[in-house]
Amino acid sequence: MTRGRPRDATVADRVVAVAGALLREGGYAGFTVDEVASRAGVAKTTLYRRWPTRDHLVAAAVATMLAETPLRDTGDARADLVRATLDIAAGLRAQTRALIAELVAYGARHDDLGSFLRELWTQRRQAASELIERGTARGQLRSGTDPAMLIDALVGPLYYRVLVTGDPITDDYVRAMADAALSGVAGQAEVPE
Amino acid sequence: MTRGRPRDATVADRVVAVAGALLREGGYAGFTVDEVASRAGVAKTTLYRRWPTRDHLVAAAVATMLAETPLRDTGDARADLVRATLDIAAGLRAQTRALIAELVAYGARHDDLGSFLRELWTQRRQAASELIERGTARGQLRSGTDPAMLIDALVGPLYYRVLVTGDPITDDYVRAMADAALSGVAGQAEVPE
DNA sequence: CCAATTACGCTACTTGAGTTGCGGAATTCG
DNA sequence: CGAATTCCGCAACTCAAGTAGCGTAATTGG
Repeated sequence: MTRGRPRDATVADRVVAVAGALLREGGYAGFTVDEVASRAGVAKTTLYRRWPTRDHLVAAAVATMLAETPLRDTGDARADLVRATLDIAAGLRAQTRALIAELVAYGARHDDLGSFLRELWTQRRQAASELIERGTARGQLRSGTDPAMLIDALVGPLYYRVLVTGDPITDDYVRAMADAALSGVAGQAEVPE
Repeated sequence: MTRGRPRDATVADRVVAVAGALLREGGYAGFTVDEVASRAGVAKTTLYRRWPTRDHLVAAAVATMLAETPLRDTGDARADLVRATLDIAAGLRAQTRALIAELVAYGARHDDLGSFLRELWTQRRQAASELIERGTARGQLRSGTDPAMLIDALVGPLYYRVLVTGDPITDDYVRAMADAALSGVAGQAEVPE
C-alpha cells in the first residue's frame, strides 16, 4: 500500500527505552539527543524526523514511565479519593521534582506538546470525575459537587508544594488536606451511611 | 577600602531593565544572553560574572517585575484572603504561563536559584500567614487553622490550573474555591460577626 | 527488472549557552 | 608616582540543539 521503504518499527521502542534509561540515570542533566541517538544506534536526524524537539522526546519517555496507578471504585467515594490522592502524592515524591518541573515547562514552551501532556492528565482526571459523580449519586458527596473543582482542591496543593514552595508532602498532610477538601468543596453527605 | 576598580553600579540596573524588556517583548523565546549584553552595552563575560546562568538572569528580571501587590488587613480576614487570592489569580493570568513555568523549571534545575525563588514566595506567604493568625485570634477563622494549609488550599489550585491542566481561572472559580477552602480548611468562625 | 517513493545514515552547518585567557582601565595604598 | 588589586571588554573557544544536503537502502507498482 504505502510505497517507499517502511519505517523501522523497532526504532521508536529502542529510542524511548534508551531515553527513559538516560533520564533515570542522570535525570534531566546528562540527557543529550546525541547520546540517545548513539546508544540507540540511530542517526540523530532519524530521531528528529520522529520527535521534532528534545522536549518531545523527553515527554514521550516520561509518558511511558508513568505507571498507570489504576483508580479503584470500591463504593466508598471518600476513601477512594483519599487513596488516589495519596498515590499521586507518592508519585510526586518519587519522581524527581526536576522532571515534573521540566515537563511543565516543556508544555508551556510548545503548544503541541502542551496539548499532548494535558491530554495525558485529562484522561486520568476523567476517571476521577466519574468516580466523583458516582459518589454524588450515592449521596456520599454533597449533590451539586463540581468534580473538576474537587479534583483541583485535592491535587492542586500537592503540585503547588512540589513545584513552587518545595515543602514536603507527608501522608498526614495529604490526609488533612483531603479531609478539608471533602468537607469544604464536597460538603457533607446528605445521606450519611 | 576595597582596593581595585569598583564595579560599574549602573550595569545591574541597565541589564535587568533590558532583560525585562526583552521578556515582555518576545516572552521566553527571543531572550538570548547575547542580545541582552549587546542591548545593555555590556560584554557577555561581564554579565556572566554577576549572574552565573541565563536562568539566574531571567529570575532576577522577573523578581523585579513582580509588582508587589500589598496585602491589606482590613479587619475582615475572610474578605482580605479572597481579595488577595483574586489578585494572585489576576497575576497568573497576566504573566504568560510560559514565564511562570520557566521559573518553576529553573528552580528545579539549580538548587541555589530554587532557594532564591522560594525565598521570594516565602516572604509573601509569611505576610499572609500573619493575616490568617490575626483572623484566627479575632475568631473569624476556626481556631487551630493551619495558615500554611489554608494558603495551599487557596493558591494551590490556581497554580495547578495554570501549570498543569491549562484550564482558565475565572473570578467566579476563584471565589468558589476560596469559599470552599475557607469553610473546609478554616472552618466556621466560632464567634460569627 | 525498473522507476518511483520513502526511510535511513552521514557529514557539515548554524545558533546560543557558557568558559577561558589576555590586555587595558579604574581605584587604593604606600 | 608606582604597585597591587579588581573590574571590564574582546576574541576565541567548547558543547549541545536543531537543520540541510546528499547518497543509499528497502519497498511497491508497473
